[in-house]
Amino acid sequence: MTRDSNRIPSMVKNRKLVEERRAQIIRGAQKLFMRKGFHKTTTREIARECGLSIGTMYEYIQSKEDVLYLVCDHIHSELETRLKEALSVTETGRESLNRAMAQHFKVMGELSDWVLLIYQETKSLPKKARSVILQREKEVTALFEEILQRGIQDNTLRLDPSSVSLMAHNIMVLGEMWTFRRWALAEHYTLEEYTRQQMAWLLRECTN
Amino acid sequence: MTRDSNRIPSMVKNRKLVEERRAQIIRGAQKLFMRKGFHKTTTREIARECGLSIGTMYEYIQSKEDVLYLVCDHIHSELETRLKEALSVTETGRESLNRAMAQHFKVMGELSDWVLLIYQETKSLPKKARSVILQREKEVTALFEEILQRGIQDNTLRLDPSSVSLMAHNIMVLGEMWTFRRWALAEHYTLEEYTRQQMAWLLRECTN
Amino acid sequence: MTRDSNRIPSMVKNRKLVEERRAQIIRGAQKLFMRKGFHKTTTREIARECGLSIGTMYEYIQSKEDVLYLVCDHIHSELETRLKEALSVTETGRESLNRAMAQHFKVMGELSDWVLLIYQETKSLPKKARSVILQREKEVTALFEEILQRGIQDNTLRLDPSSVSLMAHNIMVLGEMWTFRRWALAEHYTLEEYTRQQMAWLLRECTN
Amino acid sequence: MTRDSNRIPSMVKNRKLVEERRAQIIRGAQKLFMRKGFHKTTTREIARECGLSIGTMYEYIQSKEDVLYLVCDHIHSELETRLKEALSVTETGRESLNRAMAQHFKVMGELSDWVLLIYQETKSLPKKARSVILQREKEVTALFEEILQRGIQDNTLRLDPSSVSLMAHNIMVLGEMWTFRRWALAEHYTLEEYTRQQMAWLLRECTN
DNA sequence: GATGAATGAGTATTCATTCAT
DNA sequence: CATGAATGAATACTCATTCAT
Repeated sequence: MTRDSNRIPSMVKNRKLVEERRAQIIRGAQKLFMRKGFHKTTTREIARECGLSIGTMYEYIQSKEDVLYLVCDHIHSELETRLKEALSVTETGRESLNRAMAQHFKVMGELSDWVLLIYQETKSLPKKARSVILQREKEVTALFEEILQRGIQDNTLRLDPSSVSLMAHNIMVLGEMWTFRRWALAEHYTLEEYTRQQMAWLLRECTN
Repeated sequence: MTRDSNRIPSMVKNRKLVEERRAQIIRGAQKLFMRKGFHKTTTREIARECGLSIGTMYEYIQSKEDVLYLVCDHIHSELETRLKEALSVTETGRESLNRAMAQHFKVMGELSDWVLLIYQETKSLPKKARSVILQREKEVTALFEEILQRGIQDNTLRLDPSSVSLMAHNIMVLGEMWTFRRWALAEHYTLEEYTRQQMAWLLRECTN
Repeated sequence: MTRDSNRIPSMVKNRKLVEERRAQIIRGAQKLFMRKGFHKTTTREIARECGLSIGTMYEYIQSKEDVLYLVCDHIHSELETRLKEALSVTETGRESLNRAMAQHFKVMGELSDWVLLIYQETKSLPKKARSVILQREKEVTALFEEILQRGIQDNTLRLDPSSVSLMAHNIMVLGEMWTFRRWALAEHYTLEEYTRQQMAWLLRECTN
Repeated sequence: MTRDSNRIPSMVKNRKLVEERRAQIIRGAQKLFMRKGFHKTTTREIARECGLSIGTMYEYIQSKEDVLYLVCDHIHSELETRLKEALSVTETGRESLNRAMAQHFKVMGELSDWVLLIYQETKSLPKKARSVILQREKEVTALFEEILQRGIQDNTLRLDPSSVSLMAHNIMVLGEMWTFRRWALAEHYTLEEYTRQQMAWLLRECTN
């Protein structure tokens, strides 16, 4: 599941075990990173939280930053999985867009702390790992680009081709925005009301 | 200038000196935080960069987090100042909105690294300080809310009152987005093209 | 061969197997110790190098220091074997000395890295093991003492009896010296030139 | 005194203080290295032994290996100083050699543990530092070369020019040998007896 | 006999902060 | 007011050894 899990070397050979233990590590670390942030979480805390000894944990990772990478990768996998659940090629572009956006906003509501973690800690990743994570964000954005293209093709959406990429980014950001502006938005809007208005706006623009 | 500078106690009594030294500290720290991030910058480095001894620096702050607060506060002051330069009550709401948005996008382009810093390090502030910084973000957002209200009143903008706050947030975020998505956006758009499209879209929505 | 191999307990009973596996361990460890030194070599590396699992390796030793002991012991065995090859009781003392010294210098040239290892790592052995290794050094030295004695008896060498032990040590050290001073000696002398001069000197002294 | 002390950067600016504290560090570390060896001595032990907090100690060094370098450098300085005390250009080469050798053997007796430390731990130094230390050994050896040359010139010593360097090394090693073979030599000889015999031998060789 | 996952005490090093001068 | 030496708790990571399978 965690797609790039295998990019990180492990001392332990047994693939199954590695998968399993890393899932433990991700679960524990994610919890702590969300509560205290990456830098204020110690490796020992992570080990304790996921029920491994510090030595055992290090059999499955090479550095603390690996843990952050695993967590970020896992979150992106989760986001991608959830979004893809709502995708279907049998629909019109417009219908697809509607469903995908709805799902995107729903997921942002449900996993808002996870997404916030991505926003706040991606910069703590080493260069290489960071660009992998950013690449994944691009891929998700590309899902919306494809939908928009399809809508243009099947004439259910009207949008200047030069705006396709931008609009895809806008959809992503206006969804993610709930995660990092909830502290202000929630004063005026529920997630549902927020979703309704933003989707209406986005859809209107894509209709013209 | 740094509005809340006086919230932070200093050992030194001479107000003028405090102001001056803190300006030094902010300048040096901001540079380093932008380059290496808050956690990877040491107090010694900050002191060296701003030409003070470590002991002297601590005469003007109480903790490393104070420095982060000063920097964030200063950035917000700068942003606010720049935005307010473009405001004038003699115009129509629509004209104001146009000018304010243009300025906002322009500033986001110019100070994108500063804004990125805010996005990435605000979470490292102690609770109290963070809420002060978030409050400032709210105040800037409120500037757009006021403009939108004025436009509704003078009939140059058409917008459902329940959407005013949301639209103000959208304006803010679509501007700031350039700072944290530049790595992807810049592949397709220049800042000018980006600004043109986003402003057109936002304006269209506020017109109906 | 490794004379004291049996001083070190093994979990495995099969003597043949123990002998065989320990030879593997010695070969791998010696290589690594020479390259990186005892302390910077890990047990895992040793196991990998000699093609055993870490668990299996520990069936044949009790501690990392045991490995060092085995290696040192093996080196001494090798040195002793080589030196004894050149000994023969049918010769005069003088002839024996000549041949033994020549062989000693030759071996020091060939196994200089081995001898250097002894010089550098003996001190890392536990007390007990160290004294065993030092004892072996004494025994080799004693070989030269015997030769010198024989030469005195058969009148082919002239040397004050009180100097016999010292001269034996001198022979040993002037040979080994090539291993730990090669970095300086090799600038001026080849091993052959070095051997020629040192042997000539030693022999002259033992003649009168 | 410790000639290359200034090759190692210190956080502390005050040269006097650096000199003083490093002397403390050297004293404490030397004691521990002699007793337990470099690898088995911890930085905390060194700090405790020399009466500094671990943090303070690290203000004066950059790494544990720096401490080893300081110690080795200091020992060599001491050896050089002592040896030079016995040198005088007003004497004949032969007289000089006599006095220098006597002093060398005397110092080897007095500082045998120090020299042993050099023999055993030099290899633990980082490449760069090691070659500096070896260079110092060369320089001391060169002192004997000069004396031998002088003796040849003033006709008080007879020695083939091609043997000068080798004989200098021999003098060095036959002195140092006491430090790493005392465990065997002391069974038969006192330092005085040892010195007498070795010097006699060396001198004889340099006479014809 | 063979394996390799698990363990956790142990290690070098850093760095925010203080305080005597 | 300025300085910078002193502090030591805190931290990421290692590695010899064990033991259940």
